[in-house]
Amino acid sequence: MTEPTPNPAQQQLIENTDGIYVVDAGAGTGKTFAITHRYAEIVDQPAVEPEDVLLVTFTRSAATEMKERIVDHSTYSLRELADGSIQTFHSHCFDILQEHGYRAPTHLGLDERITGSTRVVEDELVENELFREFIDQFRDTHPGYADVFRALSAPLELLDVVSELASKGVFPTTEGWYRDGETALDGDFDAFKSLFDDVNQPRNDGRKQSRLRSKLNRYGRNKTYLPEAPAKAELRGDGTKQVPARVTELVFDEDREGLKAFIHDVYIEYLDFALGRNYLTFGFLQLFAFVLLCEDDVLRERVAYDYVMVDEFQDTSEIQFKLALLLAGTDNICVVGDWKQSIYSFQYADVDNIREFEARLDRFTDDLDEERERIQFEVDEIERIELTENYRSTQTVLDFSEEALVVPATDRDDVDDSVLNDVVSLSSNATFDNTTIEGVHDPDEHEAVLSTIQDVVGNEEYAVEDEDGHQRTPTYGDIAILTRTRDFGRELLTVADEYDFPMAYDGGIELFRTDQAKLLLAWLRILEADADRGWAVVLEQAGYVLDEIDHILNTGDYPANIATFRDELDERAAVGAVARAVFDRYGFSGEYADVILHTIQSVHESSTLTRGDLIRFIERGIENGSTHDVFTSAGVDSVTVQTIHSAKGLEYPIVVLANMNSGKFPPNGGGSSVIQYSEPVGLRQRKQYATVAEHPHVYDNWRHDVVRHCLSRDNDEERRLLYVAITRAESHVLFTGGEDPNTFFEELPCPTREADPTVETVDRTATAQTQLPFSIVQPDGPTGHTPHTLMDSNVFANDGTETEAVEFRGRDFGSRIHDFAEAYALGEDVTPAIDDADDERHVKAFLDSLPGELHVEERAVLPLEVDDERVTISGIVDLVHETPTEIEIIDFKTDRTRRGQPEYRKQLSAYYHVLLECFPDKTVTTSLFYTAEGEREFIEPLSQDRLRDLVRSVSMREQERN
DNA sequence: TTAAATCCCGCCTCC
DNA sequence: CGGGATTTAA
Repeated sequence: MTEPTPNPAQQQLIENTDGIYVVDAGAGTGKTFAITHRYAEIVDQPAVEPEDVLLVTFTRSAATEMKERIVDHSTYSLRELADGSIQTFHSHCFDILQEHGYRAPTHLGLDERITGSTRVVEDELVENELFREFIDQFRDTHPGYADVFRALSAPLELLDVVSELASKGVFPTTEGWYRDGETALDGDFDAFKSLFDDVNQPRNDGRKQSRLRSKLNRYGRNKTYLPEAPAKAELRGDGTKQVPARVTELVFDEDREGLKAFIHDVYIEYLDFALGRNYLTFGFLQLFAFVLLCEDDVLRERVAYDYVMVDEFQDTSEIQFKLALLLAGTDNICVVGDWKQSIYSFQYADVDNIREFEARLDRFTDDLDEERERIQFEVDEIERIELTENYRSTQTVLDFSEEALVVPATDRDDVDDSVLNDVVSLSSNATFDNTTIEGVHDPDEHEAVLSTIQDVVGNEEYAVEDEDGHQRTPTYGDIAILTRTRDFGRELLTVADEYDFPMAYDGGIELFRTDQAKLLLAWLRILEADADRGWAVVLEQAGYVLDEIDHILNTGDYPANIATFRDELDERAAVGAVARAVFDRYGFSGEYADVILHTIQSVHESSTLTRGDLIRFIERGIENGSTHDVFTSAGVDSVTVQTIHSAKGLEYPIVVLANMNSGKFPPNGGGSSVIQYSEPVGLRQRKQYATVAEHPHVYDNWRHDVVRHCLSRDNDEERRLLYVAITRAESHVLFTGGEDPNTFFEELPCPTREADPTVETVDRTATAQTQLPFSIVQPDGPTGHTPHTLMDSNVFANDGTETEAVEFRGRDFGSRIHDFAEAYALGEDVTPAIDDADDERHVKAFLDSLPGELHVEERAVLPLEVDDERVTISGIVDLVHETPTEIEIIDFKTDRTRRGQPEYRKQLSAYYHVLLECFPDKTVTTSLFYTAEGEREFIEPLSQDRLRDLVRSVSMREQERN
């Protein structure tokens, strides 16, 4: 986006820095732009420094982006902001605890301390593992709770309860509950009654029974209650269309002391366990920071900020709202968000934080001021600002997105149209509006998606606008496929592979179901128990056929080289070292292996992990299909596949919303915690047995079987999800539906059509050179480049003036700093204003320090012979620096915190070998230059053999997919 | 014809 | 475990 001047609404937000503001910033309204300018405006006041201003973002990457953008607008440099307070709630809490948290646990009566070595467990799998360990030990040391445990089918769900309570600000102390925590657990009868009455209204003018009564038809099905439980007939009443009113009290009044005591003990002892093990979870970071700020008035006043801004406020939880208040030293509070994009309730986000901001602010302030005044300012004057000008989408897309908020999710869904009253309509500033919105269906939805894309790419009817405002036909890179589930995305990727479609998946993979993990598991089993099923996998991998494997297993006569490797492994004590050795042997060095190693390493650090533990850990990982984030790159011009959740905040010219299928969007039900906490009702216990007939346990919580029908969730969040997906689109929105498209697909007010049934394989040889940063392209492709032909075609001597070099840049590739470096290296005029920014200064100083010639934005293709097959690795680097004796490959990165070092290394290595061949008389080196730090890091290139291994492991992955 | 009961099917999103 | 489809009851 070019940097425009703020529009009036943005200007209002930027200029009004004092007082309480709630900003309704709809999708694409230049929210980041406005916030960063506002931040700059605040810190550019003489009396204000960055450390006086707290800017909370929701993700780390958002924080990084904010910082980068702020540098553009203010006199501060990235380094000066680095210590400032632009970060997530979690990292901010972490910082507070690091500095002042030593005694924080004592406020809950705990003796443990938070120290500089206390770690944060981020990996969910690791956290689960630790909790499991805790709960096993808890069970042993509390025989009194044996009955409760007997009824708990999945103890891990206790962790959910603890996390949810922590997110709502309900904490235990060694003596009882922190502050008024117990009130929340007991619930609010009046609130419950109103929910109960709502679902208990007779329908059709009294001719039809209430929803609740209807639901209770299932009461007791496949269950056996304790004798004192009421009979079904008693609950449902007779001769009336309603459940009798007295049932309200009947179900609410329950002696929950035992259950509360149980949860309390689990909760407080888990806190103690975590501290004892020297770790904190995300939730506990906030818990202890909150307690600390609540208890220590002097500290609170010291760490409080003059200005507080919270971005993505619709994603905040109750405790985060309160933390923001505690961290505000004045009433200069600004929250920015869009309730229509609140889709993280499963992460305890509470949409009412923004929708009912005023009421909640009052309530939370009163709450925090209960014992003594903690919030030292008035909260009665609240200003609302609405950003209504949209810089992303066409008006047609914007109008359509509102429809999503009221579209029925099921046939009988009675949608509350009144939400539209709360929608601040947006107006587009797009010059063109040739928007197409349509549904495409085909029995095979994967193919429907591919054929739709095929239809769109290069098609004038789906023209998109380029940066200069010109219309052009779309390319693959313009398209994002947004899905609700990761599974669908990965299935799609497999099908795309068959047609050689350029498609990149961005999200989680089932890490432990990969070949890498399976082989590691096999070796661990061999080491641990000489297990046949371990050997079978290893032997099969080594190329032995079934008969041979049988024979070897029977005789125990293992091939010498494998047996030797076994002995070598056996000598390694640490499981991490075993894993590394296994991956080295098989040449597994890709993203998957890296992430596996990293995960193992983090479990290892957090507990004393034996081989047996690791085996069980991987087995559980395989069972649960637990996922870890990876990014599979497929070149610059490729379609992106993402879940809607992960696409939030992004934008694409064309959005294909897939998998609106089988009548199941949304899917059924909500979570099914064994023990459920909910605001008005309090803590409830549910114990369920799938097959009571086989296991004649007694199900004693009949109350919950009534109550849960009063807590049914509506489909609003599903509609908001749809809204988020649509508003990602700049120009066109397409829906695909499979065999049995759901209600959303059918009810959305747009035309639908049949998909073109033929999908053609894509010829990607034409784009082979645009692979980034590392991948396999057509073997022996027609490009036929050798390093020498590249030399001949003058690629290395490219002075950057050829248009080819410029048009090659992808949408996100040319960041400010690259542009700067390029312009400077080419001796162009560089505007003086930019001299103030650290990054530019660093780059400039660096470039000045280099003697010899600079070549900007180079690319190369390295052909490799791998197993008699010729493959090509291609890479692009930002800069090549050449002197008579040396040639250096340099790539710019902003800082070291970014992920992807292994990828950079591959990319640089591919290039390294090309140059090595081209310039036999020169020394070739590879380095990364961190612009924010002004430092150059030399990178050891991978050997050609290592690259070959990489190619092999990637080929294996490809085969695995097919 | 309408309401109530029962049968049938598939099970997410992630800091 | 809920929603839609189907069957049964009135």
